[in-house]
This record gives sequence, C-alpha cells and structure tokens, in this order.
Amino acid sequence: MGISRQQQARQAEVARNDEALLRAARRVFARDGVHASVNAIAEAAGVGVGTLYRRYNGKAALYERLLVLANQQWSVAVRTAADHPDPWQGLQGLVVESVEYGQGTLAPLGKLTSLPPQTAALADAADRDFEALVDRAHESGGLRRDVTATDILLLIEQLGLSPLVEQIQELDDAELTAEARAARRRLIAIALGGLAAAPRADLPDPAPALRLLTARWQT
Amino acid sequence: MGISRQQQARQAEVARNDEALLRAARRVFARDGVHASVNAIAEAAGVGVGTLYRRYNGKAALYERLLVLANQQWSVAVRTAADHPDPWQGLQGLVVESVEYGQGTLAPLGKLTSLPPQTAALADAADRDFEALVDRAHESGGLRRDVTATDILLLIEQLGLSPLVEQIQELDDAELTAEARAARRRLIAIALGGLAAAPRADLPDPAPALRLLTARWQT
DNA sequence: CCAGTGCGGAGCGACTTGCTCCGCACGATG
DNA sequence: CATCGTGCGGAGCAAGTCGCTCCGCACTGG
Repeated sequence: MGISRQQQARQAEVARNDEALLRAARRVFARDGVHASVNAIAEAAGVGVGTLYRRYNGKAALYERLLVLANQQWSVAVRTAADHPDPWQGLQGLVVESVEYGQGTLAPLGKLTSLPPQTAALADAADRDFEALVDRAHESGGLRRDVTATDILLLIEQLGLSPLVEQIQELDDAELTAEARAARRRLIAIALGGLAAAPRADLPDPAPALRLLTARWQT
Repeated sequence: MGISRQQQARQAEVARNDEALLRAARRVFARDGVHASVNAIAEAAGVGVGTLYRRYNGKAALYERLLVLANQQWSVAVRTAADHPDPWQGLQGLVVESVEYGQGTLAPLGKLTSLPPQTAALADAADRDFEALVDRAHESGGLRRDVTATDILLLIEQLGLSPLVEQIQELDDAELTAEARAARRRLIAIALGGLAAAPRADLPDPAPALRLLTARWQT
C-alpha cells in the first residue's frame, strides 16, 4: 500500500494550509477568547471553513491542538534556556521568547477541552525544570531574590496578552505592526529590568511613537 | 414644577442601580471586549435589561459613558500625581492607580462611538500634564532616562488588561480574587522597578500561590 | 482526456444578540 | 386600607451569528 504520487504532490499544500490555519487560530483565539468563531479563523488563514473541518473535528479539537503545541514550545524553550551557561541570561531569553510566541493566554478556553495525559506530564516536567532554572538564576545573583517562579509565569502571561499588538495587527499595516512589536519589546525589557538584581541593559528599539496609542481607534 | 417626594425617595435606588450598572459594564467590557452583551452586563449588575435601557440608549451609549468617566478619572489622577512633591513618587502612584482602575483597554470598542469634543479637550490637557510630570520625574533622577511618556502609557494599558484578575473574578471566590489582585500588585511593582533609575523598593504582598495559574481552568 | 484529491463557501438549524414592552412590586399619599 | 405614580424585571421578538455539513469545482499526474 504505497502513497500515490498525487498524494505526495498535494502534501505540500496541505502542510502550508495547516500551518496557516494554526497561526491564524492562535491569533484569533488570542484576540477574541472563547468567542472566537471558526469562520473568523478560516478567513484569517485564507482558507475555507471546509478545509478547517477536514483537519479538525471542530473548534474544541483545533483549540486542543493549539494547547498541545504551546506546551511543546514551552518545554523546548525551557530546556534551551536551562542549557544557557548563564542562568539569568537564559531566563531572560525564555521570557522574551514565550511572550513573543503569541499564544496569549489560552486558559479561558480550558473549559472547551482537557489536556491529554502525556501532554500534562510534559508540562509538569517543564515546570520543574523552570523552577530549577529560577533557583539557579537566584544563586547566580542575576535575578532579584524576592521574585518567585510563579511571579515570572504570571508576568509572561501578563505580557503575552497585548492589546497594543493584537489591535494593531488588525489594521494590516506592516510598518505599524513592526513598531508595535518593537514597543512591546521595550515593555518586556522594562519588566526584565525590574526582575534584575542590579545593573540593567539599555532598552532595545527606538522609543515608541505616540500614534501607536491613537491609530487603533481612529476612523 | 417641583419634584414630588416620591421621586426623591426613589432617587437613592436609581443611583445605586446606576453605579452597579457602570461597575458591571466596566468589568464585562474589559473581559469580553466588543462582544460584551447587554444581557451579560445587566445580569452582572443584578438588574434587568429594562433598567439598563431606561438609562442608556443602548450598548454604544453605555460604552460612551464609560469612556467619559475613564477620561475624568485619568485627568484627576494625573493632576493629583502632579501635585506630589516628589514627581517620581507621584508617577508611581499614578501608574498603580490607573492599572487598578479596572477599565482594561477600551480602545477596541472605539468604533462604537466617538468622544464628545469637550472630553477630547480634557484628555489633551491631561496628556500634556502627564508628559510634564514624566519630564520632571526624569530631572529628579527617579525615572530612568531612556523611558518615554509613551512607554509608560503603553505599560499602563498592558498591565491594565489582566487575564489573571479577570478570569479569577469569574470564579466568585473573594479570597482567591484578593490573592490575584495582590499578585498583580507585585507585577506592577516589578515593572515600576524596571522604570526606576536606581534603587528599588521591595515587592509588596506575599509571593503569589501557584494555584492562581491553575485554578482558572480546573473543573 | 480521465480519475482522484483537496478545496471554497453557500446554506442549514440552533442559538445569541440588541432591544421593546408590559404587568407588577413598592412606598408615599390621603 | 385603597389609590396612584414610579421604576423595576424579564419574557419575547426580529435580526443576526454560530458551528458545522455538503457539494460542485479546480487542479494535478497519467
């Protein structure tokens, strides 16, 4: 039972569609929360709803996939950060990467589904690794001592859901979107500066333009 | 044409209802964004939809009222902060107060309506005062120099929309809600520490419990 | 040309939306 | 106690949105 050449030829398109679907779903779920509609996701991905339903059993299944993927990304990112020679540097990189992953918080949708057991196990392991990393960052003197691992997790969640970035993304203006992401990078840097025990790096990127605040609700 | 005694007697109830309505509207709009339904707002306020419609011409009018009130609170808070003898202390208080006001970002709903002109003028004046305050905080040496006024405005917006606090509020557990607010106060303090030019105060409130992360999406 | 595959999106029933309207509870008046 | 004015809750309506199905079509390799 081999796979026909026709099937092989289509695989590329299928994979492209699937990726677009997941990226769009991540964005729309982050923006609209539980209210996110499958129509909106399909449209944002540039595919028909039929394509969405051919791959996922419905909204809940799509969301569950997203949860699993987010979990994998978190596990990998924690492991990478733990491998950094300087734990405080590794931790900073982890925060930046996690915030910019763009998942937002998916917790409100938790009711839609429950994590598969093996994913939950993976998450537990990653969380233990994360706490160990935080401990080492304390010992290295880089991380201020009164900050806990939970503080940092909450900080990541807090920074991940960015009205600024999400709303400006809707405007479909590439330059403005880049500015918004840069502005958020500065906010992340400010927060990281607040986590640091002592001297802090300069803020990255040019100072944000005021129009980032106003562009969103102008006609 | 005087007001009858009966009318006077009812005024108290009317005022109570109106306040509950506004507080509920603020919460629900912050949580659900544009999708917030008037039914949900009325229910959260503990009143019927009829009562809502007797006072406001519809969702847009309610929202506009919220915008105007938020503007007033911002103006007052900026003025108060500007009166503080130490501009950096005043600025810190302003950030905390604005974040905890609980408006979240209302920008996504901006399309529903437009600000009345006098409110816009008030906002402009407040923004000028705010920039002056930031300048003075720079000069006083309290605020790190590479942070701009826009950075701080974006930071307030970023911290104001808190998935943690909003989702835990849904659970209707007073103790847990207090813990969530305390946890966010620590995040604010961390961010303020990142804004500071040099030495920082200890973080307030006890360290957050891990269950703040998990309680939300457990059955 | 054909056959196979994956695609878009019109359309379905179910549900939610913003909003209206009416019968009723309440407290003051006489 | 009966009356009356006032503001209340929420059933119910039309319009719209939802998740989802299904079918005709475009594209590709032979």
